[in-house]
Amino acid sequence: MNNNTTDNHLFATTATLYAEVIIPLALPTNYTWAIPEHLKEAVQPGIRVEVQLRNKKYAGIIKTLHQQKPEAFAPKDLLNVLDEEPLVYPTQLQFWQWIAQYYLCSEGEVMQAAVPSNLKLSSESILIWNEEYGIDFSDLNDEEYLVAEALEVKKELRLSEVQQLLDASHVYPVIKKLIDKQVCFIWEELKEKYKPKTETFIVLHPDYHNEEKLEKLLNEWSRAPKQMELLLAYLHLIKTSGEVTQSELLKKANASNAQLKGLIEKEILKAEKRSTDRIKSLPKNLVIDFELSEAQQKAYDNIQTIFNTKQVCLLHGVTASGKTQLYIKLIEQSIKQGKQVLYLLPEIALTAQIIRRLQKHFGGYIAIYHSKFNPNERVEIWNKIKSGETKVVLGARSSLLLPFKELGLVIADEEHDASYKQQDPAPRYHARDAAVYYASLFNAKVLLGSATPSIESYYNCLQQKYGLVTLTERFGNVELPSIELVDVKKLMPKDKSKVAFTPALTEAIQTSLQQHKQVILFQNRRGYSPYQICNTCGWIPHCKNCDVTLTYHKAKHTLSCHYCGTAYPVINTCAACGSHNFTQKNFGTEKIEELLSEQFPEAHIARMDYDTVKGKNDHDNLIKLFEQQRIDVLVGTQMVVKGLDFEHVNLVGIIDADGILNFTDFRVNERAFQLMEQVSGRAGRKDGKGKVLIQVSNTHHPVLQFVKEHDYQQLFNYEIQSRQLYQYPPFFRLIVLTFKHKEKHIAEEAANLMMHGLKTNFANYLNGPAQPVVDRVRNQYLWEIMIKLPKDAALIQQCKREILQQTAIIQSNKNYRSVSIVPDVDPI
DNA sequence: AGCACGCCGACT
DNA sequence: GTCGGCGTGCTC
Repeated sequence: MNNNTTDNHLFATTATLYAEVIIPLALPTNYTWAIPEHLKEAVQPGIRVEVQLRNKKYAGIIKTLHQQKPEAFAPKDLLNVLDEEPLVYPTQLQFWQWIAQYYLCSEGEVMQAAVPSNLKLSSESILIWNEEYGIDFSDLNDEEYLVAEALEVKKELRLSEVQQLLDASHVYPVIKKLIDKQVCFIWEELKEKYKPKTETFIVLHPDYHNEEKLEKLLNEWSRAPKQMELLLAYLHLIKTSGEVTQSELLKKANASNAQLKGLIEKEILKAEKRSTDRIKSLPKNLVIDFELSEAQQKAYDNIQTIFNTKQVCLLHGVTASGKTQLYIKLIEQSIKQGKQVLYLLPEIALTAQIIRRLQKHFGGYIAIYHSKFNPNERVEIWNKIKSGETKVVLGARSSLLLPFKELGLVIADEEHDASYKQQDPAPRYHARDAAVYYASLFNAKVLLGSATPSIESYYNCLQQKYGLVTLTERFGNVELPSIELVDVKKLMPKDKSKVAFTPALTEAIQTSLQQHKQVILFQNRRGYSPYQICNTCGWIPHCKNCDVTLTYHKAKHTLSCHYCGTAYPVINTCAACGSHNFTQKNFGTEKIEELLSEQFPEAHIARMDYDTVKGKNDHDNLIKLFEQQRIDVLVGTQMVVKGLDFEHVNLVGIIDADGILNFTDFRVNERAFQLMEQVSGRAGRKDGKGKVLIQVSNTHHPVLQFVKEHDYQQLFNYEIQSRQLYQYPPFFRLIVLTFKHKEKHIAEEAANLMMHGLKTNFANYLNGPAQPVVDRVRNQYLWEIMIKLPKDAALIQQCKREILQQTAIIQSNKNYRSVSIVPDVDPI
């Protein structure tokens, strides 16, 4: 007997049992279905059930069971119970509810994001031939006749098949007529999409398990020499590897299917279908073959102490201080306690290095999860985590939504990274922040790690909300790189155009190359030149959609818009004055690469940006080449920053720091510091003789001083003052509401309505509407309202409630129904 | 979301 | 007169 019987006997009265079910749709609330008598025993929260909504069937998840008969509507019976065991634990359901209320979305949207699509299932309509109709097609029109005829032959048709048959998308009216005329029925079928992968294994027929008999067979072999060859190859393979799959055998023996078929028909070999894992599992090893340094050990002990009293700890360790080794020790400890660990990384595609490192230590205990996995693979990881078999998950933000059974520790590495925040479809959650809540449900600990913590996290430490552990030394007492500012203003020619390579940088590169060291050059713009300008009249080509200057890409010989991605043919004639005389202004990575190869023709140069690492493995391959020192100089955008560990880099050049210091939002200083500190951190990781050259025209920008001194503390103090002044986070939490509509005034009016609606109680917290932003790609106007959330939890609830109420009011007005109102809580 | 219903303009 | 556009309402 399973133990939910005991739970259910509470309901073992005559009253009807109801289930609140989460449907993976953006519905305003969860809906309720009645549970028919014969399914009462089989239901419990977390189980998938088949329900009908309108005329479609969905696999929803039971959130709660209760006996309150809904008054406002008559619940339908649920149709089926799809699982024997819950798909998620109550913990996940509670987490979903929290995400939905915190980030202002529906639980259905959270489910949509959490559950692999293969477990979500929605119905497919199937037409079924009505046998009683007969074959009198006289009162059918051409299209109906076509479908009826096909139905008569095949008895069943899928909607997609009807679509093909009619070569049209408007099949619904035709189908409706056919149903009316009783030619067919419609049947909604819920389909399980996940299929275990099966593989054919080749085994020896039981008759020949006897050695003597086998020998006899081989000795007396007469015909079919090819088959004998294959048999011998098989016998060899089975000895060396224990089990042999069909594809493996045919490949290794270089044999044909016919040969194998012959052996199977003679009942010498046997084919067996077995289901296997798509994810190749490694042996479950736990190999910790290193010792922590003194500083690391101290940090480790501090973390442990902090975890006794606090749930969250921030590990602020300078670049190359060996944070990963601390993580590994902590993971080991959790595994030994039988607890699961979630290791979050901002972008999984960029982390092959860490994956390799962790696999070396944890082998089969570890699984990787991110959005690039295909649906079937996701289901397998999902199940292994739910069962508790997988102990460590290395993943991007979406892995936070996996059904952990006994989570003991969450590590959020590079916690400052903005890609932890989900931007577009709802739920717009921040994985680092949500992890703190999720972990609390398990009474698990959270370790945030960064060389450049976010202002919010550091502030939480100062408020004693989080514990703080600092590693100020690089591993092995290696020195931090020395940082030099190069004033490009002095070197600017008369036309004020910038110089890509100052003599100082050229010289430094030269020196590095002579020492057989490697160089990273950072330029935050891709392409060849960010804009071109007409020499006669000053006209600059812009994107038709986005008002953004067009970047020239030399390799592709196009002008491209970096905002919407549109590519234009190269413009040689000025649209304003007809002149053919253009100047390419500024420089992107492509031009840096070109200039570099002119200056250092003998050096091996590579470029890493969005254009060069589009493919799945391009990024990893490039990193491997650089690791192996087959590349001397790597030119790149942001991408070169992400937690890469190269031993032989002793020079980092930031080509144009002005661009970094001139972002417009309130996080300028934080971002600039993070970026420069992280890029610089790539230099001199092993022997400490790292040098960083920052080319900049405003050498007096305070952030540059902080970077120069590697002084996070100063950056924090500087930043926190202005944040307090302007009442920005962390002093206030923000909600940004975006109003989108194709007509400018409609979006504006809707935004104003919201402002007025909120004014009564939250006037102090409003900021907006801002100037509209035109999204010409989607042909929409966007208006933003910024709401500063109160501190008090009850007031926050009230504010969110009012936002939702106002949203409903605005959208119930027919003028504004088509305005989409997008709430973003704690935007980054 | 997704789909039906219904009200208005362009057609055989 | 009908077909089909999309604005509006509703789903347990």
